[in-house]
Amino acid sequence: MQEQYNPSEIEGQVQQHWHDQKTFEVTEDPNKEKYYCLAMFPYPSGRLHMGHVRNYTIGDVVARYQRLQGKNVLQPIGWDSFGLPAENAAINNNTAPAPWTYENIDYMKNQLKMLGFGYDWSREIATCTPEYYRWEQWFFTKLYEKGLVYKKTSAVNWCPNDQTVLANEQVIDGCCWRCDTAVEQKEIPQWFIKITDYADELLNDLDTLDGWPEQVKTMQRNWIGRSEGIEMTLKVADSDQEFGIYTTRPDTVMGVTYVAIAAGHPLAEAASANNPELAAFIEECKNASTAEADMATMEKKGVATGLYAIHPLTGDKVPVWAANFVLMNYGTGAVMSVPAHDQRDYEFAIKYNLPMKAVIKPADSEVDISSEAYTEKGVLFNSGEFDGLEFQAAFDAIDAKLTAMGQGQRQVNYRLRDWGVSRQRYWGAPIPMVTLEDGTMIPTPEDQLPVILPEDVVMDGIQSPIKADKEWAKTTVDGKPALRETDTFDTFMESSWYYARYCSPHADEMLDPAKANYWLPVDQYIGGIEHACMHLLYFRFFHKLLRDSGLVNSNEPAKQLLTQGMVLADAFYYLNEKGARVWVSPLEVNVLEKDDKGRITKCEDSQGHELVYTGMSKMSKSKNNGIDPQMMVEKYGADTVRLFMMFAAPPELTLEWQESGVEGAHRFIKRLWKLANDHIAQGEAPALDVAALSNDQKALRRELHKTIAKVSDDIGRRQMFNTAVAAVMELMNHLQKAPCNNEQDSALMQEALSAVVRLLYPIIPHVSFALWQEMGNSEAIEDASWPTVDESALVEDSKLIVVQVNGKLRAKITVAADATKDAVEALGLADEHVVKHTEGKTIRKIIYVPGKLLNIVAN
RNA sequence: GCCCGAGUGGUGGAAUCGGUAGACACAAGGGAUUUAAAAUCCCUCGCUGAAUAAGCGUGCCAGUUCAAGUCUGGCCUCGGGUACCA
Repeated sequence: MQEQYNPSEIEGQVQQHWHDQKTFEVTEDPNKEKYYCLAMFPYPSGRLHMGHVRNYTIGDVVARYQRLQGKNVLQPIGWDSFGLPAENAAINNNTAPAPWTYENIDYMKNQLKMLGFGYDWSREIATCTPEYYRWEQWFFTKLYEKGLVYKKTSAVNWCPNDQTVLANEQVIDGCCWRCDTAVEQKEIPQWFIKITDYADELLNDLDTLDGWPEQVKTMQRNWIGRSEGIEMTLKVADSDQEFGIYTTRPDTVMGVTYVAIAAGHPLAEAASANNPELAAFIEECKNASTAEADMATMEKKGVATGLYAIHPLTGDKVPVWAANFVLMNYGTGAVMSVPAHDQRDYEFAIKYNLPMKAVIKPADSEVDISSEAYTEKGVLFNSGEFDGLEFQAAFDAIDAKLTAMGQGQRQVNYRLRDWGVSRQRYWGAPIPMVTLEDGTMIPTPEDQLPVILPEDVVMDGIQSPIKADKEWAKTTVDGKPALRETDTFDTFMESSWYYARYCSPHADEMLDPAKANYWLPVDQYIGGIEHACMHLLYFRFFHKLLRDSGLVNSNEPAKQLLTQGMVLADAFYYLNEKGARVWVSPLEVNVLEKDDKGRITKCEDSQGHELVYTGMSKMSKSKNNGIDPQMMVEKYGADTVRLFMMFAAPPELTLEWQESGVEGAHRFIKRLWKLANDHIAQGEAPALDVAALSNDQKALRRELHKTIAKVSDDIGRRQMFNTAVAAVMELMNHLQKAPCNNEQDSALMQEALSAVVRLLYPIIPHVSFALWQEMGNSEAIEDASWPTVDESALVEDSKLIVVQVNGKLRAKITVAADATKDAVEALGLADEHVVKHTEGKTIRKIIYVPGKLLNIVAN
């Protein structure tokens, strides 16, 4: 055994062993419990970043832990390889998206291997290959046949200068990021999948996901946004037209003083014919952003249409306004306005001098709407026959009345909207639809699938090559000419079912149901919290679609979910001669001065620019504070990088990258190596004789078994890898101080090191692999089993009791483990510090938490 | 704006079911070893305080409780999402 810890040598050898032995290639084994561990697959952006390393280290820790639990563990990896960045990179580098993507995959694959993740590489997939997306296209045509797909017009961001569609990300302050032209909204026909048909199931099944964070389930519930309300029909005064509105607050309907409709509403369009002000307003609204955040924060504006609606209950005429905060695509495109009881309506009413009518008041006081709307639920007044009713009673009574009049009905609504899957971009899976000569649209016939995306293309920087090349769309169906759809799928399509494809990655069908049902559902899914609503909802939706097509037999794709936090690093800049900030990589910073607390007060870069330290922020290109994982692996080894990642923060919190912390992790591994080396050098350890242990040896063995219990719980149940590492560090501090004077000392050390190596294996697998071998085990550590707790070693004969007086800590006493309450009380009351604080006072109460705490209440 | 989180020493964090606030590290300071340095080892380390006394202390303000970092209400700051970044 080498005396010095040499990570590069060990890691190379161990990785070669895994590769040669195909250690992580797995097949279905009905005799073993399966465990499917999946981390969200990466977009092949070029190089691995620390966020990837964190994501995949967590996955690898879980997978290796479960393997030592004796399970048949599947841990696959692949590439989410369609997407916008490839198009931008291709344009910038004068290449095509495909070669750029494949080069990145090659590079990043090596980086993943260097970090020692235990993937079954035989299952690797890339979503941009026809072998993958052909099944997505096939499935889409099946969904179409089932009536779950439809086409409708929907708005996109349109740059009139470039004549192209822009992603939200490509719109900066309302302008095109390339040419700075003001962006317009353009309505174009697009394909949608009816996710709203599954809204109720997606909502209700959240209750079955016990292994998902409450936070994510809450976000999904709010995103789906089920509401119960009433859809009313309003008649337009002096006309035979009518229109619908939906409200969740029918109790406030007597307080309606105006109605707001979308600028794009047919009534507004019609009314604008002889109303230039309204026509101008409608024109203005056409180009406003439809992003929810913009909608909610923009200035609320409106124009009276000149129309009036008849209030269905009072018969009053209320004005109809066109407003920019009502969207034609959502709901009915019209809302009732109750300024007294809705803050947005309140502000709008004040701005345009519209009347208010309060109709709800608190149960026990008057209502005050002089400064803001009263939006709580309360008791009705000013509401005629409904006066005195509370929310639910009013809801029911008003519903009954409107229903009887034929002007309303109860309705459940969802905030969730159908999934628009059309993208007007090139680097995606072509949507498998064709338009026949007579204009009808049909799915691409199965024998023409896949519709292959040509990879050898020239990007002009503006238009998709398959749109620019007019020949590409031309095809034939049943011998007659037809045109292919040139839009491609939203990339969320590929990431919605890759987890299922991994189960039978080479199947000549979408998936092999027998294999899929062996592995699915995923036991542990790991990814960023930013995916809480969109990806994770599409992922759940797709699983239900697969189930309803008979391809899988479970209801949900993943049992457990872990959402990991971001990785931050120090950021530094200096101002150049133009006053612009030049961000300097933290690796190039020399710290010149620290204050007495160790905080950076003066630093410079390698060229001598004095730098401003801005603290920690998300690793990003714009702040030049990304730390290259490969560089860190070359400097310290993969095990050190992995150990620091797991130790520095719990997985769900943000993690601050600090190189001094990395050095600390490296020191710890060196200490472990030395301790093992010293022990092995002493030769084979004798057998442990538990009965022959001294009290000190028993105490040390108790620490060992407590640590095994804690680490097992921390990794297996709590997923708090940081405290698992801390517990092993604590044990190591004891072990380093342990004597080695006799046979039992040596036997105990053997037991301890054998456990420590396995406890750390999930996190630092290379060094654990090597030490396990050095300690004389003939089997590889991957085939070893997780250490077990010897309950008898945990027994203690005395306990530490914390004694408080009035809730404040005053003493700590040691009592026999079987001491009675009375005995503990007597000892506690007799303690000199306790006496000092109870003297002259009357003892009112004594609370005893057995084996833990005594609180004496006295005054 | 709305939805969801987070906020604890100089720093990252721990405290798992309401029961010792600061485990484990990092940084800093002191010491040992060394010709010297690196490496390694030992000690100190929330604030005030001479103190091992005492008081204060988990973003802010209230509240519940014998007991609150933890529960409740109201704020503040930062982060994620907001449907075409993935």
